[in-house]
Amino acid sequence: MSELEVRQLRYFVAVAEELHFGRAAERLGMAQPPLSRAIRDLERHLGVRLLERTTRQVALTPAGEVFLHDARTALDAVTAAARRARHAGQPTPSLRVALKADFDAGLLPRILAAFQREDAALPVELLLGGRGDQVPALHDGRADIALLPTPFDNHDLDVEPLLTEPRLLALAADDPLAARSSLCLADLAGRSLPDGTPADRDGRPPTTARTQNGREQSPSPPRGRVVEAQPTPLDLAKIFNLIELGSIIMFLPVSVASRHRRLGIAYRNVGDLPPTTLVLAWPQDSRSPAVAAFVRAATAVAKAAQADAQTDQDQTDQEAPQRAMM
Amino acid sequence: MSELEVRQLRYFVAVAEELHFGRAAERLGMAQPPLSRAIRDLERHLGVRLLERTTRQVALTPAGEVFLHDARTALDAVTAAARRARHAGQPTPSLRVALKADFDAGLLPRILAAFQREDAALPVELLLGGRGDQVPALHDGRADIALLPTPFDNHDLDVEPLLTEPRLLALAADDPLAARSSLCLADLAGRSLPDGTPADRDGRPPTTARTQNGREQSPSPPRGRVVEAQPTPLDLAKIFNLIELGSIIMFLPVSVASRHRRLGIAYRNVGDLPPTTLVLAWPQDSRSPAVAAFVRAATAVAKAAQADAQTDQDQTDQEAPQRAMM
DNA sequence: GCTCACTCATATCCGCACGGTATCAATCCG
DNA sequence: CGGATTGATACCGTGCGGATATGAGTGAGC
Repeated sequence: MSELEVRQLRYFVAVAEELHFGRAAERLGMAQPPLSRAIRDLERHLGVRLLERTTRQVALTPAGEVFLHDARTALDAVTAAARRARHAGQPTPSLRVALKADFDAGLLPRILAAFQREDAALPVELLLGGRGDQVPALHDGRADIALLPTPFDNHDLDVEPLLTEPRLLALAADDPLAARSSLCLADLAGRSLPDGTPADRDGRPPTTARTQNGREQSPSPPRGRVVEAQPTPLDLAKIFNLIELGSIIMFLPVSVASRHRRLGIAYRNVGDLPPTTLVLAWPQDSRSPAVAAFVRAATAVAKAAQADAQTDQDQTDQEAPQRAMM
Repeated sequence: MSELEVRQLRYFVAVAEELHFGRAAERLGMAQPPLSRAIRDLERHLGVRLLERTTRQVALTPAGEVFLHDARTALDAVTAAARRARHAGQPTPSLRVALKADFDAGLLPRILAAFQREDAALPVELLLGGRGDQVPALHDGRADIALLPTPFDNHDLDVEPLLTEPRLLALAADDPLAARSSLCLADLAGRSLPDGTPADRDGRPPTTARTQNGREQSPSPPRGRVVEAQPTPLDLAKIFNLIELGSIIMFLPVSVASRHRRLGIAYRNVGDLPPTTLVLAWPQDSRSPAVAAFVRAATAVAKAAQADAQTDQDQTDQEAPQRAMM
């Protein structure tokens, strides 16, 4: 029983995703026959049939399904090993923080400042990726820690909640729904969110094949060196354009909404829309003191911010107890 | 940037563990020169120095340390993928449950029975491994779910507590400590546990290189097909012999202790010894309905058992409120 | 129903990368 | 200073991965 090789995993994943030997071979930059042979050898090696194939159709067997899943995580693990080693070998290692621009509840500057006061502080590198890219970035070693809102797929991650805040519905000001006095999720059936999921099914998008898109610029960085990660296919500016046009709607944490007030867009309360929690997430096996220091700094800042918000809220309540939301 | 290969990871891990190219090459079943070259190529590929070597000494760089860790988990991930695929391809797949013999708080028969009544039930295969082998078995795909007592290293695992029970100190009946009216952890300084750790530092043993020992038989299986996993270097029988001889002491959950009352061994309460919790653990990314069914069955059984124990305890308290422990 | 197009499998060849042997170079020890 | 130990270098052969050419089975169209 020699040993499985990474190349075989890559080949299998390609075929399993394409369900077509020719296209998979093309994607892998090789010819089709050696790919067929490689898959055959892999199956022989495992003693298990992974793909059911006729000359016209390729399908995954049950064993193939589980192997696809495990092969993906194994591939992630080896690329993560490579990336983290490369990063750790840098003369001045940095802490790479993945987040989606603006989705920091305004805490980021304070967190970064508090972190820099920690003993284990390092230069911070911000990876501004699209929503849903933070978790893969942690898994494949591009990032050391991530700041992101629930819900998300937290497999294999340690998590520390920072603060919970309600979300608002962002929609075109002239949308009929904007005139309603109260809304609930059921009213949004048929509307679509920026990622294409229907609005009445608020969760993470189905995990399809990971796409890799082109480059794109991103709004102003709060601080630190900024690197474009897997760039957002739709950045917030474009999303707001689409919202204004009425073609999509979106749920936004109040902290994000309050930064993007503009004509043509209305924010509305949705009764049964669950709140979101901004959390820190990092690989469970992280032994990095810098990550620990960042978590310490961030939780301290969040705690303070939450206390401030509470007193603010109290004051607001006193001044205008029943003021309607926007 | 071609791609890291499993072979390179195996090589590096061997060298990093041996800190000696010759021995590592021997362990890998190859000559030393190609190993040296492979490591050099790996470092060149990563652009990072992993090992600091003179002609007389080999040491890990900081980057090497992190890469060693990640390489191990990556290797685990690929062997897990292979094993799980092989297992999923079996004509009659089974649910492989890892546990240490006797450390089931007596729940196992009932859990297995309840599980068999579940819709998603499968034949159960018990892997009776040594303490500390359950977690690796989950990670490398030998087991689908594990039953084990806290504390343990729960990296990358989902966990469901079943029941918490106090632990007793097992020691030789003629041990001076056995005559003491009360004990605390500090009294045990200098004593050693079966795994070699000092008794006053109750945690998991340091993760050294994984050893693979010889075969060995194991006590009567409760049910289902039984397979010897990584066999216990010291099974409970031998451990009790050593305890009787006074050379070691051990902490045992009351459920285990009550099954192994024998002359020559005394059980004593230790005031500040934290209790242990029997938990189920399984890979976080498991999508197996059988695992879910097992968790359901086990939690139900544990809940019932805890309720029973509570009423028993109440009765016992009524009958003999101040009865001394053993 | 025959044919064509499509797609996966087989056959054969080739180049290279991995591993082996021989040897060198550097460091530690007596 | 010499022998022993240990990692690095040089060189060579072979096995494996990849390419090209071709076969075979299947669904679609006329």
